[in-house]
Amino acid sequence: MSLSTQPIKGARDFYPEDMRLEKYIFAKWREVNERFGYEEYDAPILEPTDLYLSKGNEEIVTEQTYSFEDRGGRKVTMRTEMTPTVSRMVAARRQELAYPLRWYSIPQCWRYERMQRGRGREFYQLNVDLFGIEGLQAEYEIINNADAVMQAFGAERSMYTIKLNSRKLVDFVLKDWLGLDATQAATLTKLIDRMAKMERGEFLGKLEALFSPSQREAGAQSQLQSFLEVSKLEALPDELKKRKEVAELSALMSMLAEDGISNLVFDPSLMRGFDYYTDIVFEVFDNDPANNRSMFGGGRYDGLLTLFGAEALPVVGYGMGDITLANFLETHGLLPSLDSETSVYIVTIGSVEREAQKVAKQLRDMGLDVAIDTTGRKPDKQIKAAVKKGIRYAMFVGEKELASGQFVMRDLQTSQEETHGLERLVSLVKDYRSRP
RNA sequence: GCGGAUGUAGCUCAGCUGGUUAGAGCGCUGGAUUGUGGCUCCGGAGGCCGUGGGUUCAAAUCCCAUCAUUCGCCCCA
Repeated sequence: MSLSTQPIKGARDFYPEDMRLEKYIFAKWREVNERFGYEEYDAPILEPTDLYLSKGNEEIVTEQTYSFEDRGGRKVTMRTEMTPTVSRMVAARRQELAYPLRWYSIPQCWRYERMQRGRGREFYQLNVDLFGIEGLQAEYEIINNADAVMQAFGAERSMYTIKLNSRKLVDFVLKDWLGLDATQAATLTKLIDRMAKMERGEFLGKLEALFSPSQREAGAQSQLQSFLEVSKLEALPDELKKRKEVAELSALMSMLAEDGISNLVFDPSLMRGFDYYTDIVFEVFDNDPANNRSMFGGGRYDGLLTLFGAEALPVVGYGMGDITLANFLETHGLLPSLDSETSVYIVTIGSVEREAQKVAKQLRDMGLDVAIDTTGRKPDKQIKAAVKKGIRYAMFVGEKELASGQFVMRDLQTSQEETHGLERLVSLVKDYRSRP
């Protein structure tokens, strides 16, 4: 019985050509965040299991995480998201950090999920957080950042929609406006979250069952529907329109619109699960019918630091997964074709290995990434290997070239050949490399 | 956890209702061509037909089980 060559279920191997895409994605993430003045951090992939147990979500931890006991008897869990970790880190140094904090990270996260399209058990997630700003400027900046990331990958605004909602507004609607108790509100939140996925009749039936007779009599159901059906803030019922949350959403939307972010909509059914979000939430949707779903999102979660005995700190953040992003790029034809990290492949002709190594060294000293073929195969085999590796240039080194100091360099994508001295060739390759 | 689909060469798959030594395309490899890839031609390697059991004179093919892959449901921090 031989060993399986498969990676463990739900996890990916990154062969060099896969890794090139991954590096491309990470590079864009870093580039945009650093342009916004964000600093990168990281932390251990293992956290104490307690960190995820805080909010009574024991089922999630026992059934949907990689958790185990280490040799010292400590219960540990592989991180499933970065938010608890970054909250822990900020809480630990809360007194000495220079606020506001603009932090980002690209952690690998693990969730023990059932497999389906776009969802594995391991993924990388860009995590962006802005700590210490109470007002809308934080939401403005974070959504701008998320939009800029999409733009950096070449996405057009017609390809995705940014949906906005306010948890505070929803809370008010459910508890005060409709008069639901906490249990009803929680159930209804989940129901609304799944609304888009079910038949309208089914949704209405479940809605009906949820209300008490007196609430039904008071017209709670039609009230709720009049809220959920709204797609513009101006269309909200008058009692809601005068709420502060609505004014904030409206102000935020016009600030973002001024920056050209035209693909914003208010969506009262947007819930983002039932987690730590406390105020404005947003979610980015793929507009392509073939892939029409939520890609990523975020929002304000002001309360998390209190878990560590620290005072609450205002935070707005978002997380974006590499797999969903890659799906988006693929759906919209935005995947770049990426060359190898190696620029030049030296094809040796005849027994010139020693001399060719010296040429390679010179090229490397001049700053090129160079691989050399010393297999002694015929040139056509060597060229094929270079093409297969995705290397852009093949440089021929044989007796003739060594004697003259003039080397033939072939562009393997265009089949153009040029013959020059080493320095000239180096600048040719560098010119190509520095193109955007 | 529930339901569907699929497991045959490195990859994509064919192999009808059981019948000799299991096939194709692509890829790999050698040559035509010991100094130049993609085109062409010729050769070669590579398979416990996912695994275990059953039915049968005979199983890649039929039955059962099991494992794996995959899609959907539930869930999704």
